[in-house]
Amino acid sequence: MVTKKDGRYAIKEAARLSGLPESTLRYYETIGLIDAIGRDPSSGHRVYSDDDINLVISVACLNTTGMSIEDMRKYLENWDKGAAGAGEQIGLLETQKHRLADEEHYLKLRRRYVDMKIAYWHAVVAGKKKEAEAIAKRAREIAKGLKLPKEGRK
Amino acid sequence: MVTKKDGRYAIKEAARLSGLPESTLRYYETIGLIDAIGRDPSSGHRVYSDDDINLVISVACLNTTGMSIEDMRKYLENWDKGAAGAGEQIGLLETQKHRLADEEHYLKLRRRYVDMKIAYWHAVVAGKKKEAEAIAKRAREIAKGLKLPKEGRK
DNA sequence: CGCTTGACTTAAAGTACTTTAAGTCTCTAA
DNA sequence: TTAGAGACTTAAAGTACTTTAAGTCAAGCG
Repeated sequence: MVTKKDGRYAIKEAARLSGLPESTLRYYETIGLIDAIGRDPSSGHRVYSDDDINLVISVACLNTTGMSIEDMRKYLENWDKGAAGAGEQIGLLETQKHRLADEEHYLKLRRRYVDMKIAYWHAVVAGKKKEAEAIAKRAREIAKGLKLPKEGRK
Repeated sequence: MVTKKDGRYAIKEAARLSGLPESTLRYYETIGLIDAIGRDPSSGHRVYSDDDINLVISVACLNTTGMSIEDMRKYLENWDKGAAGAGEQIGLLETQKHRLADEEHYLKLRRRYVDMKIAYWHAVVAGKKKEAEAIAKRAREIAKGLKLPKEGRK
């Protein structure tokens, strides 16, 4: 890579840019999924370079696809060895894009379901038994499309 | 409840009807989130009644909303109390609703960010350096509002 | 009748984080 | 200049499952 902007980012920035919690960034480092990040000599705080940020974003993309840590490890190893180019990057991003779209869909359904449950309890409090039952029925209808929320990781 | 259909379902059926894996059904039972399920005397296998199935489906719904186990436990306790526990019930659900709304918001941003990244790599492949840089800048702009992706369960 | 197959059982270990507790460093305001 | 706030550090414990290993039971087949 020719990128040499040499940015200096705190872990907070790395978390914001990648979408991964700080705790996860530290965790991935301790298990060796990502290499040790450079430190500020006086404070001991991690200092992320532009290259580090790009790597972390890539890892975040893999993570959001539901890939297991061991698979991510292999993928990153092959990446270094094979020097996979932009094509693989794009494929990775396309996959993730679809996954995010799906997630958004289920999230909407979940929210509608929760709204329904709230309406149900309000009806119960108001003593409107019939209405409550009708709402419960509608809730069950929504729940049908509410399959698995988080895909199991291997 | 007046439901007395007295169906007899194996754990496999319960899993299929609720969408929860068998392992999770067993787990929820061992931690006491759901009461002990009756057993077939000779085989020792769990036998789910219609009421059990209804409960399990409700738990599965709560689970899909991302509610923590402790919150589910409270919710189910209030359930038994009926209208008396409705207030707490609604509070729990309102919290959940806001959590889902936030998640949806960040999901949208993340998708826009991924789209930008895809456009970036296409520009790189096409050798359009200037355009790529412009896109990268826009991506960074989006990333600013891109805080935490999946909120931790308590 | 013995043997395999399949569905189930439990206990324990593994996974992927997340949270908490306790401590360090730097900066600001009194 | 010292006291506190804020951002970070690590190690350890906690969470919510999932997987695995080892075993039980009931049916079907040669």
